[in-house]
Amino acid sequence: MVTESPSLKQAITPHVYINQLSAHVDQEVTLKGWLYNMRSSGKILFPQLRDGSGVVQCVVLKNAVQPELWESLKGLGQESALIIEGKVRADSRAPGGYEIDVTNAQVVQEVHDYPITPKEHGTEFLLDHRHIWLRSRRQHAILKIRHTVVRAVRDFLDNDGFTLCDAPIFTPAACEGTTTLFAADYFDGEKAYLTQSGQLYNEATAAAFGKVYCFGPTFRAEKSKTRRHLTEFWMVEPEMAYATLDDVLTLSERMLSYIAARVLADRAEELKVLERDPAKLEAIVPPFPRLHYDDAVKMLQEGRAKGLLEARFEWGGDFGAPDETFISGHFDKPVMVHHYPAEVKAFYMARDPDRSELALGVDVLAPEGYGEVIGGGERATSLEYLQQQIATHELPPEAFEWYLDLRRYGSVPHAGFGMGIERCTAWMCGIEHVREAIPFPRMMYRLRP
RNA sequence: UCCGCAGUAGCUCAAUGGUAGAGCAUUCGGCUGUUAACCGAAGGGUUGUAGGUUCGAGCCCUACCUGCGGAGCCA
Repeated sequence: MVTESPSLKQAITPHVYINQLSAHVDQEVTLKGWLYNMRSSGKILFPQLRDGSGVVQCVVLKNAVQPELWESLKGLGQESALIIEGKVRADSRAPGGYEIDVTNAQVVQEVHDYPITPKEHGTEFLLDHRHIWLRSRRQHAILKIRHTVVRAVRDFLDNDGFTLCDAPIFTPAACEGTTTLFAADYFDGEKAYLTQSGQLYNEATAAAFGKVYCFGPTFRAEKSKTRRHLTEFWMVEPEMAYATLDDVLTLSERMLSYIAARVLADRAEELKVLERDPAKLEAIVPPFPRLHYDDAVKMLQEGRAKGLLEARFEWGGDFGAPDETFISGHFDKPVMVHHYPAEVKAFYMARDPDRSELALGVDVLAPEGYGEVIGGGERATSLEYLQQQIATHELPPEAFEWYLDLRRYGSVPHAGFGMGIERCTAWMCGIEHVREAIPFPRMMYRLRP
């Protein structure tokens, strides 16, 4: 026999969400939320209520309510928990277009010392208070856009015939190198590593399902302290059997365009809060410029000759952040740089049959200095070549035996890419740093909260 | 790991080597349309830590700690 608790009863009392107010004009409603801010003017109070779906200004007139109600609301601090009853009224003076004329209210919890004020704060303070910083309007807008980016990715791939087939988080060995892996103690003295890519597993599932993707957290123990880096980030990785580099270019272009269109359509309010120029997102439509590595190098060398770049760039190297920014600065939409030197790319990349020093890989560089949002390409199909690559890169061969089976049993051309969700979200939002594009960022010097 | 910058009230920041300051937040008071409201008052400090120079250090010097920005590496 289950006894119904008072708190459960309270939780199921019907109430209206602030983003639904337009459907309740001139009706009495109950709102449940938290005090976002309060202004007052003698015998009139303007509490702003926040409920997760939006913020609405309420109006309390001293002469129109019970004296006890006036007293209970008068001195409330930011983030006091509140249930408010009142009538919805359209009013052009109100920030959201609607106001609530309060008739009754219940103070669920009174708060007086909320640390985050409406004034400015520093990065360290805000990150230390990330658990409550999430409530502020700007952070709320960013994470709503992240949600839309994730949904757009899933909808796009699902509607395109891809099957979600997630890769493991614990892995026995590196897929691209060992220096950037977080190690954990597994059983019986064995080491497990946190995944840095689902890539190799995707190749297995692609051979089983044709078109697949994995979508989950990824870990890199890189000692990077820049606005583009997290130690834990989310990555979506599609992989297609019987596909080539060209298919990857087309898929990248279609997916990024779809994401931008969805953000524009579904998150107009949030973009406004962030003061993000919609024109930047409207520009993200196919076709994206395609740039051969050779031509990118020429571009960098010309830039250096004109004094626009400090460092000299030699053919054969990988681009640094200033190089990427310089290249992407020539375009108002993402640029796809392809055919990198095989030397600087992962061991499993296929090589260009006409120029074996080149890999059939692509980096998609976002405009405005957001850097590489997508990296991918065509995978090598030859068993002998991969065995040789594993030896050259001094990788433990026993850890890759299962992977080599994929080249023994029905090896076909296949290709795919990985996209970083936080970089993509930060780009859509036009924000400075990827740390705001994930609820609880993990960085080199930040593990808390 | 390397290079650069910073650390003063709960927060954001001031303070020529010479008495530790303001705004916001908090508490109290005022105001019937406020838009990060406004006006008045009060409380609030081991100037990151340890040493050194000096008659005197928030300020100068050394080391360390913490954070920020960047490089390399990467999505």
